[in-house]
Amino acid sequence: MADMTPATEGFILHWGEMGTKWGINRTVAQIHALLYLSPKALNAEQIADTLSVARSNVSNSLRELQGWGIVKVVHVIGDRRDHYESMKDVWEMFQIILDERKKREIDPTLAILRELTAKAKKSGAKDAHTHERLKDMLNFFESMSAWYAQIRRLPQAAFIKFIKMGDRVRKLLGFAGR
Amino acid sequence: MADMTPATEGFILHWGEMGTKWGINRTVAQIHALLYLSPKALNAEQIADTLSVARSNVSNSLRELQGWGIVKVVHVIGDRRDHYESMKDVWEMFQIILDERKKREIDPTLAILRELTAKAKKSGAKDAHTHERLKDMLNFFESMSAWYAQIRRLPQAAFIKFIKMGDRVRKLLGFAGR
DNA sequence: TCGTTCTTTCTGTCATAACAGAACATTGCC
DNA sequence: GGCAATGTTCTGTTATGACAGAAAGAACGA
Repeated sequence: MADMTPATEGFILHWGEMGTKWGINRTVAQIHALLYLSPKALNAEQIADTLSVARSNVSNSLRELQGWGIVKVVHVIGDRRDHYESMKDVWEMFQIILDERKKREIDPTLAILRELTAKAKKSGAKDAHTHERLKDMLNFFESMSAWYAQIRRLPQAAFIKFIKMGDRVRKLLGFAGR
Repeated sequence: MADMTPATEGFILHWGEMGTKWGINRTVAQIHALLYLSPKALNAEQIADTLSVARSNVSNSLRELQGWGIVKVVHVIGDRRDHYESMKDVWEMFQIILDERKKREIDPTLAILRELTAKAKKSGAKDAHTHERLKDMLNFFESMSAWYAQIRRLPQAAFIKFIKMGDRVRKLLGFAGR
């Protein structure tokens, strides 16, 4: 890794590790980290050089990041090459990641849980316990999903304010839950 | 996979896939799914037979699940063998999983972000932009972490009620955020 | 249109982690 | 203590996905 301050390098390495623990390719996460920290858009070659990975690896990883919607191509006048930059707003970025993971993983899970719960119900006594368990699981996912849809619709400022309210959240909920 | 209804088998397979997407070993997730659905505690051999995996694989996976705190050993009278059962309360289960992932992954990230943010600040102008970005990221993680600590302290019933409030959440927040 | 630059896709290699089977260790009974 | 049953650890194999490098494909300028 050439040309990086210790802070930059440290973040890129840790972000890469974090990625692997959450099912995201290390290089993908590292590129994202690099672009997030970079004050200006970078081209693929710069990325490959900085992280010491193959050009092809960068190409595929960038496609992945674009698929997530957190990195986009920009153009620099007088330069044919594609340049890439990451979204900088952290709150928006994580909202997008959550949206995407919900769409890719939670929604299909919901669909399958509905299907299997119905199936277990139909098959009667021998699946009675299974049905019960699946129903609980389905109920959980549906509740969480609906809740997320609610807070997701809040304007970002309101959401941030809500998160940052701190202790008042509990009082509020103590009141509202009654 | 012997001796399973389609609903059971479907859930186990899907849960295994879900696991891999979230950085959890497929077999570990499958065993968890099996135990979650099972009306009674199972011994290691039953698990190995049902899922067609090696006994050693089951042993290691069970250790992992016990490490997460969502599976525990129980004993059946007149039977020397260890039997295993999963926690059945879905809400509690996910709370535990979130706690654990926070402890293992988010807290270390926070520590590193603090360290790197400080380092970037000290190194002055050449890291000014990096410092800015790291500070944003740190701020996000700290806010989320504090928020989680708040809702985490709620009694479970209140939490569930809150999640299930549905549309009222937004009105509440509209009011509270002002 | 040809050559240059840049990007993507394809193919084979490599690293990692999952896994099976065997060896080993422990437990409890006779 | 010895033996059967159970559980864990170790070792080598296998499967998977990450990756490099080469080849192919576009885009563009001359």
